[in-house]
Amino acid sequence: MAPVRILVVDALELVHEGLKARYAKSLELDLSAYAPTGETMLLHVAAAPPDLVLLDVSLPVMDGIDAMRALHARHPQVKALAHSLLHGIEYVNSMLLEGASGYLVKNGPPEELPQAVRTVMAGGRHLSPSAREAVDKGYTYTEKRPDGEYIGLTAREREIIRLVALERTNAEISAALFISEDTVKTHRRNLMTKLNVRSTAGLVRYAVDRCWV
Amino acid sequence: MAPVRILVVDALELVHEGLKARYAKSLELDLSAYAPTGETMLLHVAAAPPDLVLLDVSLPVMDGIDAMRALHARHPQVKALAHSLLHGIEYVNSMLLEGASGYLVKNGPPEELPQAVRTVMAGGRHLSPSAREAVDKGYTYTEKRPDGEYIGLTAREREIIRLVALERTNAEISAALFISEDTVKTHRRNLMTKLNVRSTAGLVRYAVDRCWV
DNA sequence: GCATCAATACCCACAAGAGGGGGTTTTGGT
DNA sequence: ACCAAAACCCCCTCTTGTGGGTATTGATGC
Repeated sequence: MAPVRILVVDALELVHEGLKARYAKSLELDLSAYAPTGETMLLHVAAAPPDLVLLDVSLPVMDGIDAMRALHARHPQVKALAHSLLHGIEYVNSMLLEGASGYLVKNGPPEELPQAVRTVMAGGRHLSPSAREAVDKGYTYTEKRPDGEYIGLTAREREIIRLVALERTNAEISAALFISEDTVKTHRRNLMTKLNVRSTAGLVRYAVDRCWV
Repeated sequence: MAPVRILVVDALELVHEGLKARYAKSLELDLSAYAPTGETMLLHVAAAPPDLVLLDVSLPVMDGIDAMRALHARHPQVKALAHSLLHGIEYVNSMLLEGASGYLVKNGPPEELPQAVRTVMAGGRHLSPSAREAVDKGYTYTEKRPDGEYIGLTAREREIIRLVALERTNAEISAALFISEDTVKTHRRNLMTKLNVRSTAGLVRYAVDRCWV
């Protein structure tokens, strides 16, 4: 068997170097490829498609979820495995719905990556224990979206949530974006419903986790 | 010259492995020691004091700022270098005031670590460019604490800010902690003043960044 | 070419929550 | 004895959250 060619996507190059060092002696994993952002990942895949993309969820600018969507849309044959320290259900669900074949939580035992890669390359799905637990537990506040369905945010909504996380009030946001305060409130309302959160705090956490601030 | 014995403290073991691999050929850095948390770092330092501790700011349970304070209190002779992807002024100032000899932003050029270590071991202070920039720019909202002085949070305040970041309302927090809603509001007020933020959003970001949620 | 839909933007009104001003009392530790 | 932390209180304003709605645009489908 030829080794599985894996493209590591992570904001920290140290993580890539750590993975290379850790699996240097492995005959089944080829971890030589690296991209620091979603954009460079897409360029890399277009130029030299790997067998599998190991994709961090928290990436600057274009985050892991966006990157996953773009990857799946343009290169559906390339497998992808989400890789993150976060194991909140929003992220696990989002990545799986965008086409990831699994969700590997960082800091698991070293044997987990090769196992997960084998499972995924064989057409299966791998979920780390804590990711599976999050999915099983479901959403915390289920009044609004008990289905837990994932809905992508629009560009405008992302602008809004970013400014909310930057401590701006509705009045300031409306001034900054040249829209009325009522419109800002509508966007916040839609965001809270989509993300299944109760308050500003939930919006801020989402934005911070997705590296939008 | 004997190599500088460095204890790497980072939630991700991959970062340690990456550093080891990156500087494997260096004769001046000995990166063999590792601790995943602040507590284990303190045990490690007590048992076998290194020359320098490379301390991440975002650590679970006891975060980097707490760990820095404890390290400096118990082992003032051990140098410490903060190491983080974050370069917000609150973190840079806090780490320096707790006794760090510098602030190294992750993902800088590979030459930066050896340089910083040399500077620090010679008694100097090293700040990565973006950390220096943050300090120079000062706080965003300076009305409240223009001095930018760092004030530690009390245990109770941390409980409060954690619950705020978990989307709890004042009423829910008061019920959870068996205190009155007015007390919760007082704590929030004190927190906002101490952390120099304007709203819940700022509190949530602080709590998320410090891994308190 | 027209229907349809999602995204964006806007509006009113009311309730709930958070923010800011001023305080006081109790408790535990040095 | 002192001090800081923690807890409590009132009052008032501002911001947010929630309940309803409507209008405009631009892209997609048929």
